[in-house]
Amino acid sequence: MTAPELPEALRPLTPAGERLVAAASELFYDRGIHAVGVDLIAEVAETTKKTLYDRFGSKEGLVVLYLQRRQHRWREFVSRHLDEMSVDRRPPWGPLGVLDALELWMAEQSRGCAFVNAYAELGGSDHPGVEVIRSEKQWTQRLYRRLCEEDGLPEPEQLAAAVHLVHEGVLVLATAGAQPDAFAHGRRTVEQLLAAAAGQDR
Amino acid sequence: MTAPELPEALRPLTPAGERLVAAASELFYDRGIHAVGVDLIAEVAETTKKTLYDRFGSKEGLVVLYLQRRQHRWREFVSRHLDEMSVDRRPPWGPLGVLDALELWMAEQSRGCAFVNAYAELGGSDHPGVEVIRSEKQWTQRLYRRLCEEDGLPEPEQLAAAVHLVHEGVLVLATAGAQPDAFAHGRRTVEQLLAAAAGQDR
DNA sequence: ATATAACCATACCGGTCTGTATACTTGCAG
DNA sequence: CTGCAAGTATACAGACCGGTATGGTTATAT
Repeated sequence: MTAPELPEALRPLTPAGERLVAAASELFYDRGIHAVGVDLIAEVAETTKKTLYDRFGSKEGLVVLYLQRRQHRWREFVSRHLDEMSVDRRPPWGPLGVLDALELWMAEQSRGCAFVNAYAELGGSDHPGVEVIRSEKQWTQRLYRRLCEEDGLPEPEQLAAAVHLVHEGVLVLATAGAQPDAFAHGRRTVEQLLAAAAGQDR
Repeated sequence: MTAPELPEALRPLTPAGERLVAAASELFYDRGIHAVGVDLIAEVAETTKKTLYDRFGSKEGLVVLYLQRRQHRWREFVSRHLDEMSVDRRPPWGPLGVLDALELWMAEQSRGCAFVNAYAELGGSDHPGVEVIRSEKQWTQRLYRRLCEEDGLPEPEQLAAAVHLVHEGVLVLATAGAQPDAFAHGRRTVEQLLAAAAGQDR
């Protein structure tokens, strides 16, 4: 359901098109979607509104592409992080690797989860971006389930759901809650959940 | 820090003023802050923009009042719920009562956490509403800590942080993630965390 | 050679945004 | 009686919104 739509979103764009998505991505993430106008996007991208509408048809189309590309970047980031960790400094359980990746990912981004933020603005409408947001959360939860299964943990479905709840909570409290120790609390909590699950299996 | 600002926010307003905050609260929550204009607010409140600016000075002032009043409503709601539960059908631990209250609270509100949503729109600016958002998260965390202490659970600070992470995760995944079973997963997870903490103490 | 894609520059459209100005009505308290 | 707070109605200002129109330039590919 979610897979076939990403390749289309990742097709190479023209140079000006790439500058536009880059500018829009940064502006949307930092200031919000409704707060950023197409005139500003074109100006920051050093091109014109004409080119923006030639490439993307509407602001809505640009928003969808922003979300799709960000989703792809997150998937690549966490996948690469998990692969690199498989050699050295591997945490005792796979799901912890995702949480470590999340902390690294958020170190450069101070506005929290782009999908949660986008949902705050689009959730009450029928904007096509809502579907992308929903699929991002599904993907992350499936990733946790896969990692729980690979570690041979019991009830991987339930465990993945629990870990994912903590994951999202960390994002919220580290940003909107202004609690920088949310990552430490989250890791500790997930360690405890995983240890309890692994222990109960013995 | 957070306490002295609420009484000011709860001072009684003129009839037209009350209609304005009521209309603004519903519109801001359902559609987002930037997406709702002052003209619409005045129209829904069956008054005029003139009255809006006479009462609140600016849209920003109305936004702050919206957040402060919603914070107060949430505090009242959860406090009353905890009190009512103290007689019958009390869950095994206090923190679970907050989670139950959250589920009831969210049953009528489909747009998730108003403070997380507001932060998505205001977080990148110096809007005075950001302070209210931050204080709401602090209050909820302190509530969890108090309840953990009252139940005599070990390491109440750490435990409250963990439960609060799950709490916020539930809100996110039940709305942006479109996972209606997030409440069930969250309750299960919190039960597990509390049981583990209580058990380790023996 | 010529068609086409990509791009730039600029002006414009109708509508909406926050906020202000003007002028009038109502009810109440000194 | 008078002053004042509260409210209504309406018009306006200046900026910005998403989106379109016109016209010209450059590079490349057939």
